[in-house]
Amino acid sequence: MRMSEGVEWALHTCLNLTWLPGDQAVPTAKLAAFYALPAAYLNKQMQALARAGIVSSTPGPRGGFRLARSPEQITVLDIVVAIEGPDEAFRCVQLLKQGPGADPAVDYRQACLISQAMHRADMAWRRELAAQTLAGLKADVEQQYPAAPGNTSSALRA
Amino acid sequence: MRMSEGVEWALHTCLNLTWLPGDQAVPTAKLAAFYALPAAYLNKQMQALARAGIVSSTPGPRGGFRLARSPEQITVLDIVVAIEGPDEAFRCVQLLKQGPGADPAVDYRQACLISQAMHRADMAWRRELAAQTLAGLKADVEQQYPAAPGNTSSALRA
DNA sequence: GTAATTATACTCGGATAATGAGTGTCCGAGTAATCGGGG
DNA sequence: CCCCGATTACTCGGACACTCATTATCCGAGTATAATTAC
Repeated sequence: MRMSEGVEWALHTCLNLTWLPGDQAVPTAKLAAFYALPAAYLNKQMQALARAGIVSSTPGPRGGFRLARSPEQITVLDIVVAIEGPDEAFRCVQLLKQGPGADPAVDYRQACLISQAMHRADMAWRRELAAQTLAGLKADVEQQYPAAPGNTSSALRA
Repeated sequence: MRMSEGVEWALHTCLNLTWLPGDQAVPTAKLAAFYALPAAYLNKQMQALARAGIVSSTPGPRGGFRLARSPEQITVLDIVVAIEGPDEAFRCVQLLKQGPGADPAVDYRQACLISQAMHRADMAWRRELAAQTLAGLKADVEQQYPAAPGNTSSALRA
């Protein structure tokens, strides 16, 4: 079980965008250059974020991406789901349907107690991710690394 | 991000083993037939469980697998880790090392606040899984599906 | 000088290959039960 | 009848192919800017 690397890229990139004026769009090329990432592939991730309504895209010169809503209204979970998709890590294939004494009418994704246990854990994971907003991360970084906002802002404007 | 199907197989199989006398070994062939699974591949998963010390294996006639310790001492997390490996889903590649103002001496898997957020979520997930033991699942199933233990036991003995 | 028009360069967006983990299969090493023979 | 030894059949264990999601890349559609021309 391994999470896509794109999640890390998206999280860092979105956080970087919080330090820019809201009306300024940044093209993929600059966002990628910031961490020496392959621009075309980061673009793919940004597309996913755009489809999820987390960022908005503008084509043409002076175009690029910007946050579609305020950092307070973007959770870490939002970004993870946008990249990884909405499905849980554990996908019950309903083994019990193949076992003895199975009822074909029952949806074992609901009834199976193992499924329920895995689902509970997944919910706990999501709850933790949903509790963190971009704004919260931004504030924490500003407190712990005061130089970061200035560095980021100037690098992305250049 | 998708969990290996082997986790589901391993969980169901271990749970089935709780309904057999502790001194009885069951060969992979029977464990696999119970859910119409490919025996050789289930065997691979059982090997992982054996390496993790969750089940013990016995070769030769009348051999097979049995639980290596009591169901009270086996958590769902133990089984998940045995199959999926100990690593977290989110693997920080330390993007910040490639960014401006990076300190080469810093381990950003520790320092990066995004890593920390993802790590907290992972810990919550693991905590939830560690709270469930095989004995607990066994008891819940016995209460909700009283016929299950008998069915399982007889099918695996046959 | 101003406004309309054309040309241009830059952006995203989706369609198309390459890679690696996960999936599935096979055969060999080792062991316990079984069968046969001898005491 | 009991004991010992060789045989046999059965088990796990790791080594070997295959599939598909993830990763990575490229080129085309569309747009705002900038230059050009006419008035």
